[in-house]
Amino acid sequence: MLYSENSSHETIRIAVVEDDKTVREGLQMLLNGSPGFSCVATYGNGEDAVADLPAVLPDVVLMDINLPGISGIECILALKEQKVPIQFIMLTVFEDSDDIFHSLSAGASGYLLKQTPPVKLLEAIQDVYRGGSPMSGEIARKVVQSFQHPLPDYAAANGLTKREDEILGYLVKGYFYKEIAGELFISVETVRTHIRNIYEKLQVRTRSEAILKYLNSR
Amino acid sequence: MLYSENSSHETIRIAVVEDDKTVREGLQMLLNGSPGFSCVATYGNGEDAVADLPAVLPDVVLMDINLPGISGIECILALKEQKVPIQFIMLTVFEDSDDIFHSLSAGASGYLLKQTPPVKLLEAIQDVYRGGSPMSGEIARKVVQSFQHPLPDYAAANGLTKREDEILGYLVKGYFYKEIAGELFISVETVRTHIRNIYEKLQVRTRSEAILKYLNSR
DNA sequence: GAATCAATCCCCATTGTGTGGTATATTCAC
DNA sequence: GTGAATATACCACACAATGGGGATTGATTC
Repeated sequence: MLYSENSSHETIRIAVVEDDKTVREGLQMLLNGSPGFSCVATYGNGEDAVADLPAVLPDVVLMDINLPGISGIECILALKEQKVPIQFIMLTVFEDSDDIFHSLSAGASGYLLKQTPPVKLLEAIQDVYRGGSPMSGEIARKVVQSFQHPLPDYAAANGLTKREDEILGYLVKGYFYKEIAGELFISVETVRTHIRNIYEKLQVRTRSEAILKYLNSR
Repeated sequence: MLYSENSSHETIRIAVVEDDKTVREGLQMLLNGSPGFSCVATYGNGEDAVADLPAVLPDVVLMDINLPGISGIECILALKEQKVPIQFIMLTVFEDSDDIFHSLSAGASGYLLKQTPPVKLLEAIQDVYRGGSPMSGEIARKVVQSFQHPLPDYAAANGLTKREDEILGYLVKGYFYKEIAGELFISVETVRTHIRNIYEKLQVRTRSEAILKYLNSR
């Protein structure tokens, strides 16, 4: 992994999609003024970008999320749909969780706040160009946290007792009543009673619903 | 967001868990030789770390994954279990996808390769200390890609026909055979036949197994 | 000590599910 | 056109799952 060297051999071709004229032109100047970077196109809205980018085919696109008309996210979806081989870095003022995850799901490779210093921005572009995924620190933490199941204590949240929670575990794994009874050394009847109470508390009527409800909560 | 300034006011207390003595002592020297950083403990295995860290309570732990005895990941799980307020940065030679996701799920905040240059390592520690989540470029990309549902075409992957895939959809949502039949304007018997074939192809014997298999594949 | 709750067990009845076998019409490929 | 795959449909059996009722024990709370 190499840092801070792009220098001579290759110039990264970049396009900017940003509705604020000042910001857009500021980025353009920054890029064209930095060796190894070239701003090959700028767009003030998503529609123009979607129409034009497949022909321009830059290496990296700096994409604002909040655009008049279609959003930056929809913009990416439209271009990915056409399998245009472009990398996207989202540039936005807010670190809204939904925006972050929607952007990444849509296919963005990086996610930075607009307040990112110019040097870091250039580094990020190189990073993406080389196959990385630059993110502001807080953004990265949100992304990482999405892997850390908060484990909201499903049992407590639904008023399940320990035994019920235990049985729910087996239920979700697909065990037959018989098998659960065998595992816990209790009668099938007892298992049935517990499950009845579980369903009552979870407001479901079948095992399938219970499984879905359980899995969707984590 | 601030960069490259930790200087005087606060010293970050760090512990190192690493079985290779050379690497361990190298890190210790690096940390103690850098202003703003202090290596308060080192461990050659996970067991010692788990036993001792709750008392030492460093701000950040640099954790190797491959340790003799319990792994670095299990180590984190054990400490998180006790709700010890420590941030973890994984340090490893391999960028194995499973390791990455298991580490992050376990509660690691950062993930770096051992080949990361010292300066970047120190930056990463500061980043974690401030609430960020530093990752090597390739690692970040893997994490980001995990949001980009490849949608491996479940039907094709298992040799399901269009109709079977359609029915599997309802099955997984918890619809009764009756309801599926109603939705598709076919008889319940036909639904049953399809489901029999689906189970055969998916190598499952119950609806629960089918749901789990289906959900786990995306 | 009465009330409450968790955990245990039982009966009855109905519906849902899984598996066995079989069959027909259509379509698509060779 | 023969054969394979697909979608459709039926019968029958056995077991699993769900819903209604009720009951006992032990621990905890008030």
